[in-house]
Amino acid sequence: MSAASSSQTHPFSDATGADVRVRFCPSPTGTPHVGLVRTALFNWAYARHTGGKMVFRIEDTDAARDSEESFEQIVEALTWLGLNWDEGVGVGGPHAPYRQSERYGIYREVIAALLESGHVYESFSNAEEIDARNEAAGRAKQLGYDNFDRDLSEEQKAAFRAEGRSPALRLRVPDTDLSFDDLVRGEITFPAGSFTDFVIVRPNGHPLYTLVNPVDDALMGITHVLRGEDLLSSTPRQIAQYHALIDIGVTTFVPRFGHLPYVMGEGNKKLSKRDPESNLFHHRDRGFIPEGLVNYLALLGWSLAPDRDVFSLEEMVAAFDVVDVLPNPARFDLKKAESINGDHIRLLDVADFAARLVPYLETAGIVTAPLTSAQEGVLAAVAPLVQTRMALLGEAPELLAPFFVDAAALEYAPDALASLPENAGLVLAAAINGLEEVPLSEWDAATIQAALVSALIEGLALKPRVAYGPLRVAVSGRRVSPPLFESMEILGKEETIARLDRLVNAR
RNA sequence: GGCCCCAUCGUUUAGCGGCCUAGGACGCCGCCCUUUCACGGCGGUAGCACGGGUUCGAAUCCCGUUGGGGUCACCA
Repeated sequence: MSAASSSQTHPFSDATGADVRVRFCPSPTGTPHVGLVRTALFNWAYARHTGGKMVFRIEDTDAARDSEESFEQIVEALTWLGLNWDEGVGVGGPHAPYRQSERYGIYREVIAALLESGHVYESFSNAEEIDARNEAAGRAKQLGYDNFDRDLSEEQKAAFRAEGRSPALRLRVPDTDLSFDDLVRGEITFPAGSFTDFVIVRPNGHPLYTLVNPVDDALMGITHVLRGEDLLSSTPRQIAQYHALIDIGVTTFVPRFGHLPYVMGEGNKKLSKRDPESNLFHHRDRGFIPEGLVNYLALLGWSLAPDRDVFSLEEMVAAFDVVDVLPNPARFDLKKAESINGDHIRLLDVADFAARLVPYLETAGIVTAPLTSAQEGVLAAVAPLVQTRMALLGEAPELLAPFFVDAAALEYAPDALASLPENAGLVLAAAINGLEEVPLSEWDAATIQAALVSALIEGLALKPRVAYGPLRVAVSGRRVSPPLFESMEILGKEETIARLDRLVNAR
């Protein structure tokens, strides 16, 4: 077969700069996984860095597993993180349609040409027969298909058909070593015989991933395939497929490949879809902001500079190159992710920060759907006090709840109550007396502090930590809260004293 | 089992032959700031898997060992 022997001569893409074309082509099964999103991010960053194009394609050729809901979630995830695309689903482009379920007509033509040119042949072997042959020959079952049907005669095929069997279609792979220069790993060679002829079309005519993925990459002019390491071992077969496609004129080059490292979970296993930490939306629900999460995801196999972990998407784009991606697996470290998220939260403009808190407060039932103007006011006042106290926006309800209820409805945390000393009643009473004397017109943090210092620290000769502890519990119901005097200022004189009163009476 | 990939502090990452008695970050532990908790600041803890080479010189290059991971579907 001339097709097989000519396989070493086809060129790999040498596209650079604006000629770069990358793609993100998820299969819409399940909820978006952080590893999947990291792959999208690296593709996106490479396209933006080079000035090339990002293509977004949907590989929905498995009707049994694909869902529209999953597709919508993927789009939502990319949109939330700010990863846009130049061609593809939703935006269209010269290679539309971009959903493979709408491209079966195209595949049919390619399949016909592949069959016609002899790159593909009919295979009647089923799994049981392949196993049986391997066993009979003393070969390990894992060796898989033995290229048995390569040279079936017309009579043999007719005999199979007479039995009522339909053939799958297999690609004839070259009997030579196959090498490629991986963008993140360097030269990789698969010895001849380590990959066998593989099925590209089912007996019922349905094309499989092994065909449609390279066909669409070829048709869409993809120059750089950046994907997960789990696809590394299928690369030689994919390259073989490319050689066939070049031979029948579908394209003229083989793309460059770059295999991104795994994202690991706890232990030494791949972060599984079952693991909640793998779910992108789980992190959003907990209060990751896109800036923080995308920053952390970028660190999974890549780094901006020796001494900087916190950066923006723009900075990443300016610096990103796939060849700098590390080949070794990265672990998804929640602690570090949260720390980086906290850094980004602190970087937010206060008003922006306050606005982002709202959905979390609403979900927790702390504020009403459209904020009342009173709630707006309280939120604006409290936001600056809590911005340095959070790594996750999901911490907001706990921290802010005390500001959105009145004295009677305030709930005390058990550990806060337990922390109250014997003389708490005395301290609270003295505080009330001191605060009563602060005129309403001078009710601000500084004046409140002065009054309390006078009443407690000087008046009762108490240490600050024992003096203010009970007040904190009375005002917030917690042992930990935003700064005490500022909290009192925001609550107002009447409410503050009502809270102190309530705790005195509660004892 | 065949084939492929990977190997620097607990984790992640800098390092691409001499600048390394190995740097940053997260975590952890102290101290400072401070009304609590944070934030911030300062300091500390801890690592080149092992064995051979190559070289004047190796974390950096080569080989092997060990360990880990992946893949061997008519899924993607």
